[in-house]
Amino acid sequence: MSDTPELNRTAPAAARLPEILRLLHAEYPDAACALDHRSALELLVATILSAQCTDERVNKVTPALFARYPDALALAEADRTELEEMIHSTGFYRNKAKNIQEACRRLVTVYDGQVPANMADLLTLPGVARKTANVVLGTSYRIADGVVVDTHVKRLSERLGLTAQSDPEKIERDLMALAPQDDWIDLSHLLIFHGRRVCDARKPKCSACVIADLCPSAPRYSDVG
DNA sequence: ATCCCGAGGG
DNA sequence: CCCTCTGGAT
Repeated sequence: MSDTPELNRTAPAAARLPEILRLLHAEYPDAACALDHRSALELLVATILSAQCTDERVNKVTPALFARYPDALALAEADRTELEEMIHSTGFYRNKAKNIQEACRRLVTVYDGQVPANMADLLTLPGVARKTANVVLGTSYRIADGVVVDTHVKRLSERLGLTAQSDPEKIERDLMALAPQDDWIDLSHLLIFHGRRVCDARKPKCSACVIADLCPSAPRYSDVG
């Protein structure tokens, strides 16, 4: 598009972001939450399980989990050991089982068994911080209170020069300042899809990346040869 | 900063 | 073997 790719990749983030989003949206028109769920509660549980674990693996355990424990009360009253066994393969299973159960107990006692649709109340649930709350708010309630900053969004934001921060909450503030609120939910899904398929942690496929020209971390053609 | 934790890829 | 995967609490 431009005659001077160097200018693009060194341009301010605010100037590059709209084009980055446009290109990624064309590349991943169906980018969306990849955690299987049928309700806000199922998404909340799936998101807690997704910590340091692929969504694919979470999707392997949740069908049986949700069949066995169909609502917050069932999870609140579940046998802890049985719950741990059902989610064992997702890792961190003691912490995750405890958080899921304690969160569900609070949902039952304080929120009438419903998942609250606002950030402040979600953050009172054990095991729920801004990342998880943003996933539930954005996907289940269509509320863009912030930007989901997971391991992919963090890595890509750093590589793309969208932030100079390393703390996820500071990265989130930078992204919220860079993108219009209507793009906040989509932004995370696009970066996550791109992070999984192209810009992976180990060996990013820069030669196959549609936004390489806009990325300060991508090798230049003169370097590649 | 450290701990929790399993599974898959390189 | 080492690194990574839609983190959060201490």
